[in-house]
Amino acid sequence: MKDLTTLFTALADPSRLRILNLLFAAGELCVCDIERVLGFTQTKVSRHMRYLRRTRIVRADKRGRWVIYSLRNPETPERALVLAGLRRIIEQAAVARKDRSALDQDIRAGCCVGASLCSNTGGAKPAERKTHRTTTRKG
Amino acid sequence: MKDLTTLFTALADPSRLRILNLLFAAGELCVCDIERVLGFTQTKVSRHMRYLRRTRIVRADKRGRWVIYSLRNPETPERALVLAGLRRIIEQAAVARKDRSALDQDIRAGCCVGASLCSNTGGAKPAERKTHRTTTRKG
DNA sequence: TTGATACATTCGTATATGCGAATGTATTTA
DNA sequence: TAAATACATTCGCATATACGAATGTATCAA
Repeated sequence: MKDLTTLFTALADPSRLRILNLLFAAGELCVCDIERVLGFTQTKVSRHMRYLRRTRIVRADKRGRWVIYSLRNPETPERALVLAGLRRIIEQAAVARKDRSALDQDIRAGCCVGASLCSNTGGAKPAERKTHRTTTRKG
Repeated sequence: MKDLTTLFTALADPSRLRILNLLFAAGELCVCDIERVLGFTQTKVSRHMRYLRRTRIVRADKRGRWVIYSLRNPETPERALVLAGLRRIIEQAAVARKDRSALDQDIRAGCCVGASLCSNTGGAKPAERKTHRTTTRKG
């Protein structure tokens, strides 16, 4: 029961839903990718990722100086049902559509993690991520 | 998006989940049924029912001096997925099991709405609901 | 018409949650 | 070693939410 309310609390925030939308689309992303695409501060992204991690919706993998977040497989078929429904609902939301095209442009411009997912570019490959473009922080 | 966070906020509270669990089991219940079975105050039940009504998860029908709450059909297949997942998860929770047996006992004892659902009794029928046993209020 | 019942709403308060600002930690580059 | 980068955490504040107590509004019985 506690586990269930924790899950729904995690899904009851627009910022976290927008982050999940990006992860549904890209599979995996680092914090600074999410910062740029959504225009969030680093603190804000980090806090929400901790929440999603705690709920075991996402996994965090440290690679060098980046932390790559990706979706975890749902632990039960029931949770899979809920997340599948969520995914289909969120795909239709206007903000979510906009965020996905922003993500697409960011990937083509050569972002951190998304770059490896971008098909039509001869640009940055994973190995070259060390020459990483500067993020535009707010604070 | 706003609609989605409203839905998940509605599901992110243990009291509302326990109420939904009863409605999954009984189909329809009045406020005082829920009060008795869960040991909630009338104010608490009423407030949570408003939330669930606002989210269009439940419907309220006024019958005489009772208000009968029942589950609505989900508006979209996507929402149906989410609620189906929720239902299966909550069915497994320990508290939810206990609440359902308490509901069962209450139905056999002749509660308001549940009485009409109780098969093994010659007791109160819907038409006789006016002779309604006193609720044990807290306040 | 008076009182009881069933439910809704308002009010003040306690707690939870989200936020930016500031700071801390690990990693990489120069 | 010093500076920069990527991310996490802490802190104080603003807002949201849940709660009981009190009150309001129908409905029905006597």
